[in-house]
Amino acid sequence: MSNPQTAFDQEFGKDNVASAPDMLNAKLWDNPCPFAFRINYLALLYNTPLYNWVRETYGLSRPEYVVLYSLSLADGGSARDVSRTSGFPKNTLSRAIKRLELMGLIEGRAKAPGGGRMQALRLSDKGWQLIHETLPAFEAQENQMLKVLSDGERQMLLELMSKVVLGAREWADDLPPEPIS
Amino acid sequence: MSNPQTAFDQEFGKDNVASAPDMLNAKLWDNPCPFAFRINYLALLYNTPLYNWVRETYGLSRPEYVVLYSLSLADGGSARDVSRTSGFPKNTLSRAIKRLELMGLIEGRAKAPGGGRMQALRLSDKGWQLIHETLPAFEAQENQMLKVLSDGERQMLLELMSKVVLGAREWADDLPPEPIS
DNA sequence: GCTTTAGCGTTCCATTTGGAACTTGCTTTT
DNA sequence: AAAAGCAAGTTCCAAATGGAACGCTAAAGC
Repeated sequence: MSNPQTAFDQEFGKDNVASAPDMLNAKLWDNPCPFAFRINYLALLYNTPLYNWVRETYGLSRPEYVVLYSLSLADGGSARDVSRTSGFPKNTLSRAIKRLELMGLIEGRAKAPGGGRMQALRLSDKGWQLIHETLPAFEAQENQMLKVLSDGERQMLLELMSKVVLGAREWADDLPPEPIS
Repeated sequence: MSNPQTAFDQEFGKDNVASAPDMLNAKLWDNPCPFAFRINYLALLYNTPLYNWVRETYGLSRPEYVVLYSLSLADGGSARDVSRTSGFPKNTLSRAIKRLELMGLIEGRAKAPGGGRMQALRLSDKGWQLIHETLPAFEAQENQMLKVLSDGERQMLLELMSKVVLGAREWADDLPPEPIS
């Protein structure tokens, strides 16, 4: 997390140095897809430091940690569930789960009651401990990110984004966006 | 996310057929980082179909298309600019730019007026044409995504997210490689 | 009961990725 | 003006990634 970053004092006060902010401003204010950009940019700003920290501190890759996090919210979930809610392909998750099992962070697998070949995954005590150790950093990052908003604004923002997510059922599943003319 | 540390028995023998929606619901409504999840989930839903389509149709990878898109908004920008505003590491972009140049989608590089070794990148006519061909799909996807919101809600959402992005200077200390300034 | 179907998880393997080290050229310092 | 410093871009290479094909279990169809 801590990283002695090079001084950026030099960047300002110079003639035409500010070329990066120019592109940033263009993407913010002159973008035909302003919402998509904000989404992606914030995801970047949020994820990068956290997952770097997790990797450095615990030696866990992002898909690996995502599995743990997912199970902490829905214990007994399957690899497919994690895939559907996180976007990682199932073979990547298969590898991640194998390694987590090897590390003793999730328990031996049990057949899920549901159907097919589905496996119910569960965090081990060690897994829970790791989650409890790491979650505060994620919460802190989220709070930091929303700090500029008032309580009312935060609630409004969350409400609107929930609406968009729920509305996604309409268009999410099958969307090869071909009809463009 | 708190308790069910050793709840083995409780969940078994139940019929949790709809296990994927369960995890989705947990991530939506029982998540200590609800905003972060929505951001990531929407980014996923937005990006995946679009970049798959671009790859299949034009044979361009995501970083490659991102370079084109970035230049369409800030022509004459440098690889570093794209890196800072998109999160891709500079070597990945170096490769992407090399290939785009080879494909004739961006023009030969010119020294940027500013400083250092910076190179000003520009779209070629062919590059512009590709952008004009593809942009509508991106806009359509964004509109589709925001369709559930009223005009007022859309504006409010954008305003709030802008606020969060602008506030990011405070906490986005060390991003990919460098500060955003 | 037997066969087919569905879909979850795994393996294979070519491709992509990104951290680290390096090169290069401008800028600052002495 | 030579030396040092800094930052953009490139190269190298080990590791991660994900599409494709497969195996396997359980339910559905006959």
